[in-house]
Amino acid sequence: MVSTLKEILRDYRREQIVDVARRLFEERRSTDVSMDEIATEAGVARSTVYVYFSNRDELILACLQRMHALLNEAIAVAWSRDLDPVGRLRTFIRGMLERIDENPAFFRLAVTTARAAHDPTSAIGSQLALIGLDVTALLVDVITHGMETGGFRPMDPDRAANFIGIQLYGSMSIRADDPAPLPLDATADEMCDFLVGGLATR
Amino acid sequence: MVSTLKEILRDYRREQIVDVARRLFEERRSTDVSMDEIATEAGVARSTVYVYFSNRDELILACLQRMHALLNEAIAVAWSRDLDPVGRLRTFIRGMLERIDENPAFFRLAVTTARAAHDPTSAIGSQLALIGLDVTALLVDVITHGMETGGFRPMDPDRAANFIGIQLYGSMSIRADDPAPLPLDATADEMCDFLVGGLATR
DNA sequence: GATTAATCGGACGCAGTGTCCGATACCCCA
DNA sequence: TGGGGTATCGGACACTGCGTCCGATTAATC
Repeated sequence: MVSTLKEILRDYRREQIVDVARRLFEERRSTDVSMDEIATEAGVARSTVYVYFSNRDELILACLQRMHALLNEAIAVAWSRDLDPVGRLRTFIRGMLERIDENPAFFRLAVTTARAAHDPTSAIGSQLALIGLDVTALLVDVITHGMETGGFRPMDPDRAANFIGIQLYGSMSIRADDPAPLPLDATADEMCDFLVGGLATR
Repeated sequence: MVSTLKEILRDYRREQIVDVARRLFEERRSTDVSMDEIATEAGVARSTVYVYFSNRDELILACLQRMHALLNEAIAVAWSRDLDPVGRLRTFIRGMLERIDENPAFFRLAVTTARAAHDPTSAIGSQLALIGLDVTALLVDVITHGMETGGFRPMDPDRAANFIGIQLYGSMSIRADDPAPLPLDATADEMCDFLVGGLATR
């Protein structure tokens, strides 16, 4: 299986470059990490990078896919331990925020790139849409569960998930740009509080 | 007052270019509107643009300031006609979304640029912060009023305003990228509903 | 030791930004 | 009517980054 061995080698190389790229994106506050720098930092020639990634977008896509995998992992770990719907929601929110705190600059890059290359045929756009779908699906699960157990009022779970997803998106966008964000737990608690309790007198 | 006349002329020219830039940013889905294009479309030489704006960021800043003015205007018009706190909140949210619908591409540009030039000394960052402050101040007013009249439960108005601001930010970001957004009123109603009512059983 | 594949490194074209400067057209005033 | 000041033009320039290409070099394999 020569071809398989070659593929493994190829994947390994790709991973190597993606790791460096992720690190650089993390260190640097702005998107101006050039392909030159990534190559140099990875210890390869710039032209070699283009052997493994046809262009900058594809490299960013690979970084995104890696983040997606890590995100799923992190959330799966903390999933369904707490059976209280509000607790589940809080755990979920906290998990998302935590991931941002781990690598805010990369998240900024993802959002920026997504915005720049919004083309629906763009692979980056699709990848981000996939992540969004994952998040929404999990939220729908939490909400449906909450409605069944009576903690949440009757509503369209999809719309509610959309609403929460937007709050998460906004919060993450802002947090990723915040040099000194509020503590993780306090933020998650507060958000959960407002989401569940609403503004109105109870 | 020769100098004043000169300044008026200068302002007029600047406005002329800003108008063209705003229009181009509106028409084009991505940020790739070059200084060349803006100049050509405005019927001036590229070098002339640089007479009135020292660089691209300053031009974008001028566009932002114009948007800020329009935003204030639009919101002031619809302000305090409706005395019901929930109605005020809804009016406010609707006003913000409406402005996005009028010029989604420009909002995308603003966010993208803000992200790229996040430098705190950056004039663009400061301008966006100013807009954010305006929004927050108005929200604090709505919330405080709601708490006084008993419609809203007791809470920290600043934190609540922050929460709503994040929801708005997320919603506007996504809406600005959405080629076929949901109707304005339905979106505003739904957001208001979730914000006020919360998820929990009442 | 020869073949093959991966890598290097540098040159190239392209596009965009921002700078600079000489040429030109225009307006106002003498 | 002519001259001086000013705005504008337009194009050349340097610089940066992306993506392509290709010959040279290294290294692994048979």
